[in-house]
Amino acid sequence: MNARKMKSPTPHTHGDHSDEIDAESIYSVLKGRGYRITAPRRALIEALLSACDPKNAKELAKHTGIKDLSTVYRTLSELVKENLASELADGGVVYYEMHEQHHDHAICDACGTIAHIPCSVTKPPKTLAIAGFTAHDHEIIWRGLCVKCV
Amino acid sequence: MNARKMKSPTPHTHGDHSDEIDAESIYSVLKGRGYRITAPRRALIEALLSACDPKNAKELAKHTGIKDLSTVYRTLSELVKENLASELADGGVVYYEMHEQHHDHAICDACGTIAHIPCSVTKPPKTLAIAGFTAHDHEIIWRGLCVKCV
DNA sequence: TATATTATTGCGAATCATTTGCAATAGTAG
DNA sequence: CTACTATTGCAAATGATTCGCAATAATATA
Repeated sequence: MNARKMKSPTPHTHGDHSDEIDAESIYSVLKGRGYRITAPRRALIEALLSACDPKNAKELAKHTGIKDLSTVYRTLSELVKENLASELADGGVVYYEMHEQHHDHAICDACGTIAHIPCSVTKPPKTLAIAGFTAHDHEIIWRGLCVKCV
Repeated sequence: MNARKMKSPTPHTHGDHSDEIDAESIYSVLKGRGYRITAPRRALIEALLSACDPKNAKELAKHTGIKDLSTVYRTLSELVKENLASELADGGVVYYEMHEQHHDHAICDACGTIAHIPCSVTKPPKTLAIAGFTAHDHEIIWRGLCVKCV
């Protein structure tokens, strides 16, 4: 079985990641979807869970000690595809983070600091449904100045 | 004068781009901030304004006929730095679009379609201020399934 | 617990994305 | 029209990401 070619069998709802999530429960989710729990996956998931900020592939490789970047990229793609992690762009670079407790981001234009903000949206607007979309997740990025750079 | 090294003299507010914006008014904003209005800049800005979806650097190069990718990247960075355009990540790739009428995005997990949704947020949550942030802009990305892929 | 099955890793190399330095060009103010 | 200098375009360097494939290791099952 090649987990990369599987479609997730279970529908994801916003509620999926509204609570605290630890590494073990992520492993069992992945296992239930046909993935094997390997050392690199453990390392990456734990690194992402313990990170206080979104990280890019290179930072994660260094932090986990995984020497092979292609493994990092492959694993990150899997996590995103399985709706366990999300990606965000800043300065032309892509960053990744796990979907722990759901939260928004605030990025400072001046110093680049990325802060986590409690989620401020409870449900999708009616305009989403009008456009024919069914949402299972969302992300909000606030851009402005942090307290040090005002 | 090197416009790339200038800091924008005017503060940006959410209201900056809540109305329709045409190419000419963008040119005058840039001019007022020390940039020269050149052929590649016109082409890129017009391409972005007329695009119905966010585009990446390669697509923009092809569509504008600009043969030099470094010019495309430089110009996109300027637009983002001047808060005239914004970037968003999908599938590990960075996409750009102008800040016209403010709107949100819905990205289909299955087919990748990016739809524009009327903006559903009017003001920053109090939690942003508590974190010490002053926001001038925001973006929301809804992830789910479009009408064709449900 | 041993074995078969096959998903995943790790590597090297290929490909694609992005940045940099610099001489030539072309906006803009005066 | 002229002088000043920001910007372009190019070539080359760098960095990011993907691919193919043999070796390895995680699971299910006996």
